[in-house]
Amino acid sequence: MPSVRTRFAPSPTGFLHVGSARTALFNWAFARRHAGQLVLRIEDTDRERSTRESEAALIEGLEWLGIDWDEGPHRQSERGGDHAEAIEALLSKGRAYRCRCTPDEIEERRLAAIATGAKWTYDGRCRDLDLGTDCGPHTVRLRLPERGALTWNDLVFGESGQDAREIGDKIIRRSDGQPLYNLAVVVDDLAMGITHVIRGADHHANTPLQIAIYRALEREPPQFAHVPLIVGPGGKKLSKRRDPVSVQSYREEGYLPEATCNWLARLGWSHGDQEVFSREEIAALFDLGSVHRSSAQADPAKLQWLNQHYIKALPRDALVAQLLPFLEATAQRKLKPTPELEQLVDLLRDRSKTLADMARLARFLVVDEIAYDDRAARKHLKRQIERPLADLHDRLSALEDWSEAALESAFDEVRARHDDLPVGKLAQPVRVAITGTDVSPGIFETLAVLGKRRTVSRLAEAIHFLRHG
RNA sequence: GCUCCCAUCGUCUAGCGGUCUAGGACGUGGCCCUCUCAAGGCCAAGACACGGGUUCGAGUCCCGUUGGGAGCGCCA
Repeated sequence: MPSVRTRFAPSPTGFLHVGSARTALFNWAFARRHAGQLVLRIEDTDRERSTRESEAALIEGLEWLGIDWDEGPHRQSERGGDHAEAIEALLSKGRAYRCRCTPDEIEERRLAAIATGAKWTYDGRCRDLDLGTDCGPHTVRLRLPERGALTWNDLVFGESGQDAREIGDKIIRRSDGQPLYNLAVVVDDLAMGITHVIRGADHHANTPLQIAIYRALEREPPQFAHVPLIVGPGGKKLSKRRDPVSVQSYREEGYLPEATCNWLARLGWSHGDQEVFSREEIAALFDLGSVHRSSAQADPAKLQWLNQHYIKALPRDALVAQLLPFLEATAQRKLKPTPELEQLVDLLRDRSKTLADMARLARFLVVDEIAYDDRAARKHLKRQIERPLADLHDRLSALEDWSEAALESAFDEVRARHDDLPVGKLAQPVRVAITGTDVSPGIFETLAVLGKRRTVSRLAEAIHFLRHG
């Protein structure tokens, strides 16, 4: 068995959360870095909330990010036998005991304890009753030592731990016979030979109990590394309503997986001053020692910058392929790559933070009818431009050579005939006429891409618009 | 409330007792370029939360305060 086995163990109760995605990325990178393996385990023991749909979404998210795993997906729900066996073993060795206290009784005693100022841990009422299977509805609790440090050396947080007495005897099996999370993870991590548990810092406080379970099972705990949480604006917890929390939402907004990975990797981890990391570099350079201990705020602006960086670097074919779905959505029809589209995409790289941006800017090329943006039309399609525009229309209709250079000289001629009209004064109205907006790549490049037929007809439409509104 | 954790520019971070008049990146502002928008180039503003120690010397070590976070489930 390889010396390193990590695991990613999400619960399938929604989409792939950015925090989970980063945990997955770190597990993946750590495994790859050490020539180890990554195991995928779906923690679906909460039957109420787990669905196959979200399991599929989880997997789709991982695949999109380019995070591959070596084993699984295992499902925790299919491992009930192991869990039950472990609990029986603990019971028979006296490391666990049956407890028939009901939730109501416990709540009552808890409140009473807190009222006197004491702090509450389970009071051990059933601890030494030696209850058998015939004791009626009951849970099973782990018998913790009276005291004793439950410590570990966290690969991110350093020496960590808590005393057993702070925790109290915790339930490891529900009265319906189902094992609890903390028991199940330990049994599964053991069964799967996990050597390094890399997970969100929200589990840091669970770890002492898990250490206690490992000891009760008389097994060595793995190494633990807790990675800080990703938080939203103002350092507040990410909110589903306010913040984009799923990687799917980033995908839908037109972020590239490379950019998303890079962004996630730099949230809580760094490698000197380096900002740009390919997936391969992440896998080659990732180390837990450089993971920060404080939580990180997700900064969308930095993701945008990274995304544009990767858009600029992506080979043309790949970029067109990635763009197509976004373009089809905005054009409302099926599309195929064309030489014109490929040219335009190259012109748009420097102007797009996301694929959605790029689709918006490329729309004029793939739709038959453009609509004028109100503000742009009011500003640039004014009465006094009618004559120069009409002149340009006629000049371009007669143009044989539809090259950027030829277009530029045509513009120059027309401008000269109209009191040396400045380039911008002509370019902006033309831009609105052919794209509907006052934003596009250079005007000659744009016209060259659009082609003669459509340029001429859109100019005619603009002139009509100027004359008749 | 209790337990635990964290704390460098607005944000992500470098820093692992002297090399720090604290470095980089994003973002922001200005200038250049310019037919629009970008991209690009140049420049700038911007941080060691606070208070005590330890030390010849502290962003770096210790303690407290403040501020944030996590956990305290028959959820995962």
